[in-house]
Amino acid sequence: MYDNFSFADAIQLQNDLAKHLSFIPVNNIATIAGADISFDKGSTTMYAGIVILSYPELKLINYAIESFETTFPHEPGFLGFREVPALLKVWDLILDKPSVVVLDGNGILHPRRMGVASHFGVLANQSTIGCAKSILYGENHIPEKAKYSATEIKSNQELLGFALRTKDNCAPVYISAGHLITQHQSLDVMKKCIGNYRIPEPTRLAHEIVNDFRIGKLKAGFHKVNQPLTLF
DNA sequence: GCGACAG
DNA sequence: ATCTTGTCGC
Repeated sequence: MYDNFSFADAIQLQNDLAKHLSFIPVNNIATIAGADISFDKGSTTMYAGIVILSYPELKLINYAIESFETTFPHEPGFLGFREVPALLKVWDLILDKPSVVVLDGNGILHPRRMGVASHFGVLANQSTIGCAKSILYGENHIPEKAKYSATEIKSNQELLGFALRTKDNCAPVYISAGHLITQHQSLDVMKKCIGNYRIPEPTRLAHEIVNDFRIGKLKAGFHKVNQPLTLF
């Protein structure tokens, strides 16, 4: 899909897509999804997955997994070009779309406001939140050591996201709105997605499932979970 | 020019 | 991202 894009092309597309961003509240959140990618080191095969949890109970309801070939290189600031095509393929397998999707990476906490969560959100016309494990952009502020403490991350005067402590004395995660949600609602929702691990449940479970898919423990397709489990 | 740099 | 053993700290 983006295989023949130059970085100049990519920058132009990001700027164009950013014009479509909208930050409005999500009304009734009944389900929340987590999306992630797994792959072997030098391979072009991406193993993509999306898990859907009930909200706010956070019980796994179902998930979809698919593989996809991508040659776009890994480059900070262009994650969407590697991951979004694969995720869109998985997205098609899901008929009952979730209220919001959490992506492993940034939303508008990005130099051109077009992190992977915003990129996916605009193309899928879907509410999304970015949840990154490390900082890419913006003035970093360190939150208090206690779980749930958060600090704003700004660039000039603009609020781009938050550093959120999801566990006492653990490195924070970085939350930002992707699309069709507000910054503060993104933070609020992610606080409610914290289980007993540093990584919030949606993304944590997605990571677990795409990894099992990559090693052949799970098969491609849409899967319903019969006994909804709370895995934390 | 130099260093940083989501997954 | 993935590969991997021990080790430090709450």
